[in-house]
Amino acid sequence: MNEVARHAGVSLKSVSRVINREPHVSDVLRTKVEKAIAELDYVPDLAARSLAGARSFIISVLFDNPSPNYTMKIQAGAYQACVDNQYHLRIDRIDSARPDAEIVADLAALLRNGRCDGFVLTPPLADLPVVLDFLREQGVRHVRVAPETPSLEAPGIGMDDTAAGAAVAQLLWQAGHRRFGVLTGPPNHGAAARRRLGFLAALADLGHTGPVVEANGGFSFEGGISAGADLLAHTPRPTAIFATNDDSAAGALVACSRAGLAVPRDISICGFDDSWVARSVWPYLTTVYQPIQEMSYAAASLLMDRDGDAAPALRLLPYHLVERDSIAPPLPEA
Amino acid sequence: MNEVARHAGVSLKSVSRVINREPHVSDVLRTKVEKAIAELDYVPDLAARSLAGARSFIISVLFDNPSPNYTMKIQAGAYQACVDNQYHLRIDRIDSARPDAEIVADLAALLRNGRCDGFVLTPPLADLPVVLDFLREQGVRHVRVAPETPSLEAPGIGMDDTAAGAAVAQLLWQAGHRRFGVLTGPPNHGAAARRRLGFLAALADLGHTGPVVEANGGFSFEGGISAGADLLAHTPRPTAIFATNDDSAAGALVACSRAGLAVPRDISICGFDDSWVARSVWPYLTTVYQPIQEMSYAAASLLMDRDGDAAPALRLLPYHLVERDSIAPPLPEA
DNA sequence: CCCACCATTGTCAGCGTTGTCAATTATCTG
DNA sequence: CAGATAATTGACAACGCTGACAATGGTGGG
Repeated sequence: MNEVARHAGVSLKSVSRVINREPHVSDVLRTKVEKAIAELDYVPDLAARSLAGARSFIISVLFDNPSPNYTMKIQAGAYQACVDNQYHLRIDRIDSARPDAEIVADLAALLRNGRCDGFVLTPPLADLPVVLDFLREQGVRHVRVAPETPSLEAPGIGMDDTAAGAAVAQLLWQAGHRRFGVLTGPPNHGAAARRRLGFLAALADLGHTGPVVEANGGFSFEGGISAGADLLAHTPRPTAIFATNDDSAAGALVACSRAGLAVPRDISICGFDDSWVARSVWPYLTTVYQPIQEMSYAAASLLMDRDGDAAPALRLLPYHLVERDSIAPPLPEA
Repeated sequence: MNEVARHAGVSLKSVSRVINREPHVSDVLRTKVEKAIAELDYVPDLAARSLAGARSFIISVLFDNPSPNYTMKIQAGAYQACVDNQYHLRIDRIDSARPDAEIVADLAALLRNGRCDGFVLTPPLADLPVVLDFLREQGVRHVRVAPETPSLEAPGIGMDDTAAGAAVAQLLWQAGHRRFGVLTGPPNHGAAARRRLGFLAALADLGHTGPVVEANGGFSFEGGISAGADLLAHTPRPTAIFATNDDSAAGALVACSRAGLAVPRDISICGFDDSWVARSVWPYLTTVYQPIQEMSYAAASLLMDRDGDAAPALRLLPYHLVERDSIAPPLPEA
């Protein structure tokens, strides 16, 4: 930086101002400095910046998600945001299943151990009161990804699960289906509940009056197998099943295959997530694309936005249907 | 640190010495300082340490692996090692498919952008001469995970794919199988080749003389489906298939199901990796557990080991068979 | 008993930035 | 046009730690 200052014929502080895009810098000065920076191929030193200043240029993704796919997408999004903002990404793991006191202790350790400018909170961490309260008390910025409920404390980035559930209902309805089954998720999983509710409400709007059979697939492959079998046992059998995540949809596929039912000829299945498994099963699952990576990107960007103390709103990102091979019109009634 | 020094009645430097476990520190002094550190709950500042000293207390996992499962395991292992050593983990991505010049440019950018004490290199990055050469030139420490070939330059942590392939052969042989199929991997994937070779060699040792049919599953689900179908088309049909990774094994499962073959009754399938998909298909795949997380842990630990300039050897970690539901004795000949 | 030598501890000057505050100059206001 | 306010720039002291080197005290050989 010394060299840059000398090269440009300005003071150290001026270089610093240009680097940090501070106000009250004349265009002439900025241009001179930028030229010098470019010519000398100068890159500011992270450690020094962090030592001298208030920022650390590091943000952390705090995760505790059993699903590698989900976590990787989260990371990829946050990473891209960091690259775009000249930040660095740290990864930290907190076990959300442990007692509150331990979680707080872990969090405190993380905080002291290496400062970072903020946390991207992923589910289920994004909804743990302990975590939220602690971070707020400590004055650490944080953004919640796919939170269960909006909060007045921290901004959140999510998607409209209700509308997505409705979209699935419409897709199935338009394909001609009239008898439905739903594979629900874990009882405390808000997004799963919203997907189901949106699906059910849209069906009602569409004029559907018959019953909808439901079974708890627990968001897992095994759960999908057994709950899927339960669904198939109903008479009359549903012609379309909405699984509220891809794993349980894959399980349902197995249940169908065991029952001698061909998908999508005999029965249609729709997943949710557009995860890796959606393309690791046959037929490929029609599912809903969750903009996980985009959510994480947006969340991380919010963290790095210097004057981004906007209202802690919940921003919704667009989802879309991914139509693949697991949905077809129902067989005409025999 | 000032407070610690005052509290313990010693100099700043002495505290520093204790923290860094430098030699020439008397027990009395060490005890005093450690007591003060504990009482004051002192944690050294990362930025300052990195600014003043030569180390940054950050290591980076360099990855470019399409598989989220693999990458997550790598990260988990490296993360644990960092926690154990009071280090921090950074994640960096390099696209190995790009031209060499660009890769070097990216690497250089990473290096300048934020110093780190070393890289954990994952496949296929661990085998790219560009990467290896550049890192060596720059004098940056690095450890290779699951390298194709040992190197005299950098240490490596891997597993014995050949022996693992042989173990699969033994398992299948002992179950009574005598007609085999192999789903090979990408041509340039050394581990895939070693697994196949180990399998074939063990079969020969076991006294197997018949032909072994092979098809390239390309390590992918789709590849497994089509190559699996090729294998099934042979007469006489193999009674057991060794897929050199789980994804292609899952594909083979689909091929069998389409051919009306029940696994494991009509045909046995063995995967490799013990990845997520091994338990996202039915039946659950019998497969080989790769100690990915352990390899990554070991690699990261090597990086942080201050005086660990031991010989750049290739250390092999133990694998083991995971017997699940996709292997059974063959049907008696009709 | 003296001195070279080693183990131990301390002093001090940075490391490369940013924050604070002061100095200078341009722009307004009435 | 004077005084006031705002914009622009610079000087300099931290930030919290480690590296180089000096100082101290003890040990063993001659």
